[in-house]
Amino acid sequence: MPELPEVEVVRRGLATWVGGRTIADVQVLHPRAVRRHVAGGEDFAARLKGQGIADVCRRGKYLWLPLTGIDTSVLGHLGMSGQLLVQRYDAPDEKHLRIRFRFDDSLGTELRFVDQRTFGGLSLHDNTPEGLPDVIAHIARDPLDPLFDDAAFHTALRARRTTIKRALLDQSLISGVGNIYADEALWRSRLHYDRPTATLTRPRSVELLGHVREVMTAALAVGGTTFDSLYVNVNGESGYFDRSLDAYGREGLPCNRCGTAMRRRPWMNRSSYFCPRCQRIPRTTA
DNA sequence: AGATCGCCCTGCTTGC
DNA sequence: TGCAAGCAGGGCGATC
Repeated sequence: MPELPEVEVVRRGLATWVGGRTIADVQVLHPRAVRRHVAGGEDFAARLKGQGIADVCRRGKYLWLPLTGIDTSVLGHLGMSGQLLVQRYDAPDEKHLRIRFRFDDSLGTELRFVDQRTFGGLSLHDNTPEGLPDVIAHIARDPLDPLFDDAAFHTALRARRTTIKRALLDQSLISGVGNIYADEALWRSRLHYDRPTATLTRPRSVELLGHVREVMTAALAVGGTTFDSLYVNVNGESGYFDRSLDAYGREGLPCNRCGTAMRRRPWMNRSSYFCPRCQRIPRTTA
């Protein structure tokens, strides 16, 4: 379940291993992996042939590869189970290999998009004047972006009639936060997931943003979070931040702060993990 | 127009 | 043992 830190690990790997290379050939092995490319897999492959990869960029959980010479990017999202792997040509195909890129050089490696559940995918889009693929213009800056506006985020939170975890997962407000890091940041902030955003004071918003940044930075430093082998970096290696989680997946285990048994609650067809003592829902709402 | 909900998808785990 | 249900859940389009 890649969130911002995991996607950033992938971005760095791609920058090292495919940045600057020229695409020789693309094979689309599953149509759903390019469903966001409306013109289809054949068009996707044909348009990429001969194009150079100028850079590897990220906003939130989205990755994109600006191409050299044209104002177009390859956009990627890993979804729930997507991987972008750099493998040797002769490595056997993965069971869920969806797209293969071969390059016009003699490095002997290719780029593979592997995705079991096919929630992720790749597509080609024109860039906005800001250099962003046009279809993700609505995605907010992420909390590790130097241009993220903390004051504007607080103002937007106060204006919304919603609850804090919904807001954290709203990619048009703040991007890159998924279920795991939302629960971790809320635990660190001693905030209940159903707290109305309108009740947050500016210091509380600032503190929450600080905890979002801290937990993501800590995860990034150890290569991200992994529970199974679904998320890996471009070399197929897993991160190990799961050893450091305080909330996510800890139902019934003692809170790392007060010792109370952690709880799990069904929430929006997902789960929320929290400490019933440290993270109490406010008695009064706005 | 902001907020909410259902759907997409596969494999592992759980329960009868 | 075998099968079905549950669970993992990001993003987007439809709906109110």
